[in-house]
Amino acid sequence: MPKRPARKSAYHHGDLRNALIQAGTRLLRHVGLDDLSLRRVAKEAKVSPAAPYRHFPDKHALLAAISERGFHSLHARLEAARAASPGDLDASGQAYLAFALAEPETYRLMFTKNVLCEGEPPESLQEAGRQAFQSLVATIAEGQASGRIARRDADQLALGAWALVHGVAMLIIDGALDREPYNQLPPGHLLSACQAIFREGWRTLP
Amino acid sequence: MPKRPARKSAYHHGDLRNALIQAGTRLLRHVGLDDLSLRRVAKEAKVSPAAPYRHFPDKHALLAAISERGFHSLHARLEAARAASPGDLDASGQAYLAFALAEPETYRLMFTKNVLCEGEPPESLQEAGRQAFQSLVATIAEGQASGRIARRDADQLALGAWALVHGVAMLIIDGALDREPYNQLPPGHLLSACQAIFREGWRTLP
DNA sequence: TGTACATCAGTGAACGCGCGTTCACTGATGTAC
DNA sequence: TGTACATCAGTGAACGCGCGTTCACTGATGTAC
Repeated sequence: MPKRPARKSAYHHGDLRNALIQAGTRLLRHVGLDDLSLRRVAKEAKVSPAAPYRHFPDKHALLAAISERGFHSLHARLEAARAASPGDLDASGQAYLAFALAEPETYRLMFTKNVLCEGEPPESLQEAGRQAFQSLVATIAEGQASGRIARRDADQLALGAWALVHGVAMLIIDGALDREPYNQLPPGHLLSACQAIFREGWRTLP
Repeated sequence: MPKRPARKSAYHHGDLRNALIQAGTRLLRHVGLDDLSLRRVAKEAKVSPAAPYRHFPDKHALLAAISERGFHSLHARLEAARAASPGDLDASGQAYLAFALAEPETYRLMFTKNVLCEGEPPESLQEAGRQAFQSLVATIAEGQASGRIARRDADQLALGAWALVHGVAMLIIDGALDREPYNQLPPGHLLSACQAIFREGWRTLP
């Protein structure tokens, strides 16, 4: 009874909730977060401005749903990286960055709290975020188990790795690295350089 | 002839350009970037909605000026940290974070490109950003000169240090760390933990 | 299988709002004589 | 020192716009008989 195929009467859409999330994601790609309005998403989905209210209580809820789907994509990429290179923290970081740069405005949305909700974020969104983060944690645990990663506090390692890659991603997305000497290198190399320091440390050895 | 003292006729303000930048900074603190409009800034400065156009060609220019002042403040904090602890990269990072958390919405503005301008950012804003960044670079140079920081590529060290602290700052500002176990620690400790890894490295030693 | 009907996902017009920006104006200022 | 005047930083009303949201409605759907 649910899960109607997309092709129906054109009056009843059949899968509008999903279509709105996809339309929103597409608009993020093409017009950006600042110009994303409920009305534009409705238009992109070829539906009247009031139609989204059948599926989302308000604009925040739609944005939260788009963001949630973003976290699922991110999670999928991290899991793929983990499957390909278990315990390889640098590979996970590169996969993370690849997502952020493939969908920069979705990524920005995912980390812009006030736009996603007023007050507490919906539980399902929080859960999606936790899931993606857990993938990072799992990589670290694997790395520690195999002896490649030192047995430091895993929460701290996860935070550090996350902050580093998030920082690089945001700096690139916001254009802060569009200048000498950083604009001479592809993003993956910029991250690699940061990862090398994070792996080796910057202190002088005795 | 320029630099009129603030108290004049109340019709001619005397120093409106500055007053607008301050009013904007105050509003960022109290209502946030999303609700910052030219009209609100004018109102906060007790001036008509058209008055700002005597000093800024458009809204972007006012925001860029606010942002520029933000970079000057950040630069001042970094220089103070450097004077107090030359060559201490961790101290610089803490000073950086302190600024970001003291003025979170100004900080967010400073790194939100599309809001600051369309197309190229104004030269003076870019220069202010470079200046702040150079303070970090100088700290690294000092640290290398005194032998505390390894003689790696300084550009890479600067990028890594910047990305790490920017990442931590953004994650905190956007509420991504408002959950277990990270919400149990003050921001400075979270950063310290990340800095420890960045300093020592996470690899296992032979 | 065929028909009557309740459901509810959509429509489209309308609302009030705050926005960035413009325009003709006003009146305080500092300068020239 | 005193007055006429050009300058230009402000005013306040107005513009057109797109926004989020509401409402009474319409018509396709699936179900009960």
